[in-house]
Amino acid sequence: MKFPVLGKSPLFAGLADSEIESLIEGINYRVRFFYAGAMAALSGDEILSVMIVLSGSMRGEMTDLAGRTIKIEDVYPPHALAAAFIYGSGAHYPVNVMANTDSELLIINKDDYLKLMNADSRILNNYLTVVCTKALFLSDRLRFLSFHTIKGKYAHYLSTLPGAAAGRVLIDHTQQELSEFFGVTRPSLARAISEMQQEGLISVTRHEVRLLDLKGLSKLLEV
Amino acid sequence: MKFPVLGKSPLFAGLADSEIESLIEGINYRVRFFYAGAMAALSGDEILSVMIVLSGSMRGEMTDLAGRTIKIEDVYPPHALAAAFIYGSGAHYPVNVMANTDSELLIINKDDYLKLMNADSRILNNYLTVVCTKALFLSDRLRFLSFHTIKGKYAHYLSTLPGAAAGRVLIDHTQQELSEFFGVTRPSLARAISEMQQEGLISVTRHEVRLLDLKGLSKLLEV
DNA sequence: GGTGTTTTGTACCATATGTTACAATTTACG
DNA sequence: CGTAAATTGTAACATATGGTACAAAACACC
Repeated sequence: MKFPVLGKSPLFAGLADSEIESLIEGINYRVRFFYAGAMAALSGDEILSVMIVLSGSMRGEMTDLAGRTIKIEDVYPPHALAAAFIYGSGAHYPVNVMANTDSELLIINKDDYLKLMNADSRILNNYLTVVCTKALFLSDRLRFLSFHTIKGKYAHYLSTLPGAAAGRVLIDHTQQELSEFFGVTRPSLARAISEMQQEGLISVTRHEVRLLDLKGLSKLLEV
Repeated sequence: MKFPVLGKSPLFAGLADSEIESLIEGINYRVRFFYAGAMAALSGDEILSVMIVLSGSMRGEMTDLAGRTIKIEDVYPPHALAAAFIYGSGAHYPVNVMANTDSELLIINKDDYLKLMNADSRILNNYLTVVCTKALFLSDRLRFLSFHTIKGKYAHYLSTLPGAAAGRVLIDHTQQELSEFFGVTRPSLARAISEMQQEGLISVTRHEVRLLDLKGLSKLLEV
């Protein structure tokens, strides 16, 4: 097996190493090496290929108006860069892609990857799963941020947990983790929770939250 | 042609009506009629099929803790319901789906739609385009909302317009439209713009904004 | 059980934004 | 040009959240 890491890639899930190898060998591909700091793609470049990180790690970063860079995310093996965007209409890289450390990328032309999907329905299924799951994740996150207030976010969060309908949910995250997930500061979240208790909406014990006033909680979800 | 509206669907772009018809006739499908107010799917239901709105219109709505409903979006012909989520891992409807008016849905089983994609690469391409474009849109929106301050959002918005690098961009949206896009109130946006002028960051004329201090603007994009 | 560490509660003040209202300006259209 | 409508600028105040700091409580580990 030339690229053992691919066996763990969600894009090749369910395929034996030998199958992956023969599929890959049937199409055009190339492996490129990037020294730490080298750019693999520039923001705005057209996306022409699937790029899978084989070793090292890549970083997506934006350049702002003054030319400074802001890191967006890291991509580690065996994941692909911008996988969910590749076939978008006029797909362009939304960020600069740069090697964190010395890294290798497996590069497959978009059209060749399409051939792979046509050749093996598992590859097609895998890719569809990856991109749809990403869309679901983004959509969830977006709906979440659409609640303006911390109380609204917390109420919505509680409502997504199992047991919410029964009025009793278990939380196994710290306030610190939740506040980061909500994009707010930890003391502000603590204050919001505290006020919601005083208002009789919930009662919080160690790891359990009881939803006392479902009607009142649902008011927080408006707008 | 049994379903003329499909010719306009992004899922069948590039195919002649006759081709669409013969493809559809080659698989299992059904058309279901929904009276106004009827539910086509419940939030949490597993997504088993592609559902394309042929006539009428459907509404996605959430149910909150107190059982009240919040409208999320409308879907009109010839668009599909939750198209970008269908093949997600453990895909479930994120919302209740209900008919606004008397409506017809073309329902194609997920697996049959997969067969279509395998049978015709244009169908595959179309679907990939739809779902990737959706992911791109969601990702953009999310990045946008990640700027906490109005000034940050406005600076980022300006930076995405053509001409930003040259320091001069044209705006053809009203403050009202922008404020809705940003998720803030109109007076707050006006105040932010006004302050940014006083701070010497930008100068605004009728439809033109000049970026005077790129370094200062980029500071607003931090965090 | 004791002790150091993590987590949570709370307070104070600064700041950003919302809310409401109205005036000023620009645009659309007769 | 003139008038109504739309858009923008601005103000005063209320509120939500951030930032910082520290104490109380819970937890982990010996």
